[in-house]
Amino acid sequence: MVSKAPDHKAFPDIPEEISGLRMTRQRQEIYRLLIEQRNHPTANEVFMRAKDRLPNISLATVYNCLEALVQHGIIRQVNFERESSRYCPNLREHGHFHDAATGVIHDIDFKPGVNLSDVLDLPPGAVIEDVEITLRGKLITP
Amino acid sequence: MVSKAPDHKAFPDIPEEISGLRMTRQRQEIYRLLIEQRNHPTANEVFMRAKDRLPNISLATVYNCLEALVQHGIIRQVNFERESSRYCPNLREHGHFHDAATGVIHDIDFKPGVNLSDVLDLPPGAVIEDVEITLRGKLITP
DNA sequence: ATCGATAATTAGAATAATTCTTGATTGAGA
DNA sequence: TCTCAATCAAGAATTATTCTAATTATCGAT
Repeated sequence: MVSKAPDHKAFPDIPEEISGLRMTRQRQEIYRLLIEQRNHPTANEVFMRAKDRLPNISLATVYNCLEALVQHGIIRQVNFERESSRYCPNLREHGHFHDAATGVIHDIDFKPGVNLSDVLDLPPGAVIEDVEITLRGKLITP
Repeated sequence: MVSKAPDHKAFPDIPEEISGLRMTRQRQEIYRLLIEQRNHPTANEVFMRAKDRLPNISLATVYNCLEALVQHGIIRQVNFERESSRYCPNLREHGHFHDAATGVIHDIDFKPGVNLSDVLDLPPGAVIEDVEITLRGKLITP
């Protein structure tokens, strides 16, 4: 046999290995679940959802998997104030808007062509490695 | 007596009462200490500094005071990832740059005339009540 | 396929920041 | 001065997260 590609895969859209991370069953499920329902769940919410398909998964594993996915740049960790961390598979550079009335979190894109240094008075020599923009407010429906 | 102003005050720059908050000895000290040394201390760091002048102060009181000051808009609470909250008496709208190499936190002002909605693709009807911008990176000295 | 090494998972204990509880103290106004 | 509500202090409780140790799964080489 020359080809090593499997005939079928449990999750065709998720590569076996992403960015050097071994995609175990647990990591796959967690990643898939984040992709399918993009509502920025906490680790505990991920844990509860994951149990549908992996009844024996532990919360520690959920934390481990989420951390591994974050470390490898596959998902992002999002923090609001001191609340539990939330997780987000959207890798575009974006911010978050937290609707205080509903609790819903919206991804906020940057307008095209915007450069941080046009907007912020950065100290000379600053090399930005990570940007976090979070807004809190409400959505008025007219 | 017509005037109720005292002859002298322990801390002339700090009013007896700010924004409806009674400025007790503990709150005064904590506020003063934040003003004097603007390096974004954690509650515990505030606690340790506060003990110089108030040897009997408790950590719970530090948390209470910080919360009271935050609630009344006298200081701001700043969060980096999941680290301990830090506190900042700078009330200008500003962001923070966290120098990963030194741990130092710099206040970052917005360039004049910048409007959030020029930069971010906000959902229609969004009313922003609070903005948090935190950058992580390093400062290159040429 | 099997073996051995390595990495991942699990369950539960441990940690750390923060909040809560309770009782004592203080201070402003009557 | 007296009263009442606000504040403070000490320690217990809570909660999200991390750590530990033992078990299990996976990969590459035989």
